[in-house]
Amino acid sequence: MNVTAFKRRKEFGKTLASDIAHRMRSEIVSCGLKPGEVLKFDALRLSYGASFTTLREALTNLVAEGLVVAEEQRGFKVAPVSIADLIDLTRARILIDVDLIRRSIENGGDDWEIAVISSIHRLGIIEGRAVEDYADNPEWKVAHREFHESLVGACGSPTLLGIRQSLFERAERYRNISARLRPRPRDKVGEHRALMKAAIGRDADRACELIARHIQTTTDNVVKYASELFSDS
Amino acid sequence: MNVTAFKRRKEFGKTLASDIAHRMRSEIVSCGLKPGEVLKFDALRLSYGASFTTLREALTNLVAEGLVVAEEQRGFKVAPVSIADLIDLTRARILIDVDLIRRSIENGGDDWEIAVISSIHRLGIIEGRAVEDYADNPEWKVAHREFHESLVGACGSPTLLGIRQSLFERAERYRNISARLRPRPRDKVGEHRALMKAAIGRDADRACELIARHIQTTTDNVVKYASELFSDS
DNA sequence: CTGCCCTTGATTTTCGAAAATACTAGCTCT
DNA sequence: AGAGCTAGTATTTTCGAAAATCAAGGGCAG
Repeated sequence: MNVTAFKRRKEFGKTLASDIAHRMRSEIVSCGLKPGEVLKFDALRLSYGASFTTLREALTNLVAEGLVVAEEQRGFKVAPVSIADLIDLTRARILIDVDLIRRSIENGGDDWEIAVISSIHRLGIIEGRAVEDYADNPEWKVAHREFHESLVGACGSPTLLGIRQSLFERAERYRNISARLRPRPRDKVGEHRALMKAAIGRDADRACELIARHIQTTTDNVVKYASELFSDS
Repeated sequence: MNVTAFKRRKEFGKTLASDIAHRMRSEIVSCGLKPGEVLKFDALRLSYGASFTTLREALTNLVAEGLVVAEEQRGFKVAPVSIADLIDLTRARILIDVDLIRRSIENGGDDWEIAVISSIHRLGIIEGRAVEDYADNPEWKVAHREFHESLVGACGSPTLLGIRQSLFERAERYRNISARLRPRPRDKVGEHRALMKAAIGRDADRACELIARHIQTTTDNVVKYASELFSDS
């Protein structure tokens, strides 16, 4: 007889802790959990229905990703946002993305080209469906992330890919903050297409310049439209 | 009356978990815990005298640093070593260190110069005391780490500094592996001094070239003398 | 004899209570 | 009145047992 009838539902990952980490990550990135907010275990226990220990493990993982900060013996809080942090983050992301795209262009074979083309194609379909504010669409966010991941997918550096992913997620929170205030979304379609063309055309210098500007422009927009929300104004 | 009489001894950090993480980190880096070794909780409980939960938290932290790998539902093991990993790591370290040294040279003020000079001076004193195999000396390792940290200390990027520290630690394990096999330690005194001079003299291009070569040379030596120890030989 | 399923044992993961620590407020002494 | 101490409360951290999951060995059908 099957004993898994009462098994807890685990949507992402095999363990409850990784599932909760996933949910909290979404909440933090979408600012459902506000920057700087203190995370008390009793409250979290109610929200997520897990015990101290399990929550603690989930939080520890998020600390490693920079979405939560821990002060020993004084609990956890959602990582605050600030212009200084955004600028720091942006510079780190440009440094790493530029290097990884260059390496991908050097190493990438047929599979890589196919992945890049298919991911930008998917992005185009989603953008075509809802021309207005596609950037708020969660589906677009996934496709957007996957396009950028495909560009660096052939770099051959697991270490930097892991770091890149974590920085991308931290940046996503800033993108979400600015999306609420920005008058209308910037049109990124052209930028993405140019990036794809430079990558497939093996024009490394141009691709690097484009990705650097792409990341920097997004940050500049965030600063422009959301700076009053930040603690260091 | 003071109630701390029975307080557990915590050498590093305030919590037991961070203390244990610190001890395990040392053990892994020094290969007292061998690469690839599976870490069973029952065994760890005996070695470190802590409970499941506390050990789990310590391990989770080490996973984030890349010194331990976790397979969900299948436990933890010490991160394996391989030439591929070492090469990947080296390339990442060069990318980041080069950038951070350049920025430090741009931003660094008097305090930075003083920190660089004082840390290389301390390194020189230790090297002078035991001319032979100073690289095995734990005191030298600390001074060596602090010298390299001082070089990038004025970069102004907390994010990349944190990443840099974690990569440095991962690399230290490879340095330790090769130290046991290497006929005699390479003479790094001159390299460090040249680095210091280029940094203080604000010659960014030269400092970047020197640091890149410094890191690359160390890796080349590890590969040369220890490659047969690695799984991917 | 071979392959599949189920039981059994080992190991990890989760839980909530108990201990340790930090914070708050009220009191005393100067 | 103000500073420093003390007791009480809130919160985090740690523990070991209990539940869930995985891995291996034995029995049964084909």
